[in-house]
Amino acid sequence: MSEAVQLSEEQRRLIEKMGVGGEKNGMPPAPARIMALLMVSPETELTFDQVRETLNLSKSATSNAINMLLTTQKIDYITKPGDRKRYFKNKIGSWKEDVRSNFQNITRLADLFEEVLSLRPADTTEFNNKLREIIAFMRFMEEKLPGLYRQWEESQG
Amino acid sequence: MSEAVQLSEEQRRLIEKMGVGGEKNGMPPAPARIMALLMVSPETELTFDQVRETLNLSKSATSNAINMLLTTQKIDYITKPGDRKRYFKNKIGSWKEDVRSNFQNITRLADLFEEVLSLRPADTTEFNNKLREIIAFMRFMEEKLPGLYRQWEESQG
DNA sequence: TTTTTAGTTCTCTATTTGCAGAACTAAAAA
DNA sequence: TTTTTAGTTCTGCAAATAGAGAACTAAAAA
Repeated sequence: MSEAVQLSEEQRRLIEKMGVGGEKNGMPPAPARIMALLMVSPETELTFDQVRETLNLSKSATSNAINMLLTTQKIDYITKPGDRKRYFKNKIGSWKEDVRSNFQNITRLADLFEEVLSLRPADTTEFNNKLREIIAFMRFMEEKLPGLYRQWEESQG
Repeated sequence: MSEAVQLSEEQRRLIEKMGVGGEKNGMPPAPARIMALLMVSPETELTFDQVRETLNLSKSATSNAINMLLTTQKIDYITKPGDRKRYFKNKIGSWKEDVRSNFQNITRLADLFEEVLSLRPADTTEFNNKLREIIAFMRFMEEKLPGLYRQWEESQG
């Protein structure tokens, strides 16, 4: 019998939409849809077969996708006493981490740009100055963000 | 005769490194390397053939990559009187835009999450509350960033 | 002990991507 | 007018991606 989760048309559309969003962030289709399913599904903890049948994936696709989401810490699972199945769930908390680590990318980019600057001839003044300005802007953002985070944590008291 | 730009080993390595960085942000290899070349090259304005020969690309790859960078506003070109060639240059200013539009992604994600929340049953309280908290965090960042930008512009006089 | 469960791993295929090379084009130069 | 320049577009291939389906496995249940 079918293990598939019952979903409305609207819920299915939203899963697709989030799936596409995930793909745009470099996630392969199947993992992206599983992530989305684990957000949208009324039941928040789903078994392998529930995931598989709801999304019409093959066992291999399901297995590979779930394992990739587990190793990249995007999902997690729980077990229930006397039940061999794993119940997979979205690590929603990881989204806040994602936002922060997304901000962290600025640092990496600024570092790269400084490397570029160090290898540039001094005589392309205009270009170099624009480059310096952008680096300064990135460093500024980098410096101010921790303060914002703190402000948020405090407002949550 | 060769039009290739002379580059040190170090400069070539940096171009590859930036190229890989670009690929990780969803840019195809050739455009990513052209972007990088136009940052690292001592000459900041390069012709079609200089790009082509420096990066060992085919004409078609060069043409397609350049046009995609032009339409996505990542590069720009100038011309010189009595010279039919176009001289392509990195729109370095666009990097600041990139940083900002990167922040803008939060908004899109928050919107999506609100859509999710609206379709969720009320009884998964813990999940819904975590979701609400993340949305609130994103909205908070969204709200505070413009102030930071203003602060930066002001500090630049 | 055999069977079922909850997956994993292997093989194969369809699709997509990224590029090369060649043919082509429109404007300028000779 | 013919040739050159500065590309563009078309054809085709090679590699990478993504997933189906079947064979396999280890632990638990019967």
